[in-house]
Amino acid sequence: MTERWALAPTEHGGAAIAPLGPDGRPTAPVTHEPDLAEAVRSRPEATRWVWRDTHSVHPRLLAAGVRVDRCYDIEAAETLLLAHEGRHGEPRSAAAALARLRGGPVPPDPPPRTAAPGSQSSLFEPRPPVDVSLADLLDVYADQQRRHATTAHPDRLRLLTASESAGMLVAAEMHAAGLPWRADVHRALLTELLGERYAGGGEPRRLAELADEVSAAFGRRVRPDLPADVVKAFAQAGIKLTSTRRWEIEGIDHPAVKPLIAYKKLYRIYTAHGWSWLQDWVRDGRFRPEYLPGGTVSGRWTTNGGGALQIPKVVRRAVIADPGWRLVVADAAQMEPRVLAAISRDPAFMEVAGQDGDLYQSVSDRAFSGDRGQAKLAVLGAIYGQTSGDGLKNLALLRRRFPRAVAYVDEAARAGEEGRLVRTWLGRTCPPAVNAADQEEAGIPQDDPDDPASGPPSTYGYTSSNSRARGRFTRNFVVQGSAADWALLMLAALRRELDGMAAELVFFQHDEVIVHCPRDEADRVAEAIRSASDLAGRLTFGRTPVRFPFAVASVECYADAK
DNA sequence: GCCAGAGGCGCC
DNA sequence: AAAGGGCGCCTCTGGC
Repeated sequence: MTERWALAPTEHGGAAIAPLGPDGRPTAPVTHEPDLAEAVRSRPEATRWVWRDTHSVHPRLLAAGVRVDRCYDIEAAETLLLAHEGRHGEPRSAAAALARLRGGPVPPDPPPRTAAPGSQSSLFEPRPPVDVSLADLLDVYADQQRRHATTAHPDRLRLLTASESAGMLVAAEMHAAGLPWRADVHRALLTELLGERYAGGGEPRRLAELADEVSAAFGRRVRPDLPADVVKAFAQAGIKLTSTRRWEIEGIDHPAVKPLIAYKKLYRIYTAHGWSWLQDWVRDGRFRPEYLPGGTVSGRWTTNGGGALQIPKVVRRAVIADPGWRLVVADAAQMEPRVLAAISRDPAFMEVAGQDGDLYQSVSDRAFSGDRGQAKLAVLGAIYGQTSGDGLKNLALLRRRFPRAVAYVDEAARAGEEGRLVRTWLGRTCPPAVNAADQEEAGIPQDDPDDPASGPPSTYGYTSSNSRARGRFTRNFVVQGSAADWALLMLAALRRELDGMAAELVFFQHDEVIVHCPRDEADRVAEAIRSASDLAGRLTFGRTPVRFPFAVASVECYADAK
């Protein structure tokens, strides 16, 4: 039985609390406790805590060693509800929600905090702690309950709100735990790849050598990190480029190409994950990024500083379990096509996605006479909105064999082009279209209406190219976002599965989790991941034959997981 | 000196 | 084979 309590921090580390009845209203007067963590610790019967925002409460509980089972994050809920109501840009703070409820002036949201590099403390800097009283907070909560109930699928949106709240708990816990990071291994790797640094500063040896090779190949001094310089050098060699992107340079027959590409790859590691990154972000053997659940419109998480979701594969060699411990690395195999099967309920596609094996191989056996590469391209093209090339031809094949799956994303694309909103399976809602006049005002250049390449004029007030771009966005949104719905439930389920074990969730990246655990817990953790996946599939999509298998590896080093 | 935007590339 | 979706973050540039 869920017993709900509401909590609001007060000055000097205290808290106002109240027990809630089944209707979400307090069943006893608000009481004041001198110690927030103790107030929670002494009420193990409370299985869900309702509070303004997880960020300003949970780190204090973690620091005091207090675990909460579940929470309801009012500001996360407000964000989801506003988007669902088509009011994506409105302020989402509890104070703003209260002002809308009472008809007062709505305060703008505070500017987003920027994480101090490597800080342990950014999570502990509370916003103005008590800008809304507990009684007022509970009025906002009651109103949110009402708004959930008025949606087309209240159960789904409630589930999403609960999961988003659970994600907030996980985010704070992963920040506190940190990803095991061996600075000594990272340094050795940097020296191996980039060479020694010179005492006077500047680029490390290997980068300087590659820059010299590029210059030698052109017969003049060229700075490989300056695109304009590279384009000019190629032009002088008789080769016209529109950019210096790798895919454009790769095919060119010129001696500068090889060292240039090598330079770009190493330069990236040097600037984004090199010595200064290490200095800024790794403390006491842990990398602690600040995770922002729902940081993107589709519901995927972002991180604030440290580039935690873009760790280059080669750098993962520095992610090493503590002695006697393991990293259980689990990757959801072909998550997005499986999600498309579940949300479209295409019978043939569900059958393919109902097996744990290689989905692309099954698709190709059915529609592409065994050419797995073509099948994968077609499926990804359908999800991403391929507009040209072989993908289109393959898309036609896919449509014949899996008509409902393709129709589902086509409809999402049409909705986007027509300026309508689309939603994920659980109800996360895309932002509204921005009309052409507003874009012009914001400095976004518009198509030339006289340009035949920009197509016929649209009837929706958007240039056709903008409209098509929004179609690609909404097409992808329903799949990527529903996959994020599922991943969020999986994460919440896994958090509960791990309760009582020494194992800790230490990383989450869209369709992949890492759990750090004692060696003899690794098998139980792998089993917990499978249970969490099954439960998430059932809870998110109801009865469905679609399976969401994980590739699970128990390793000492992250780089060995694949 | 600050800031926004562009170019580029890492991850999914 | 072509360059579709979502992000964060780095450098450099050019305007103020």
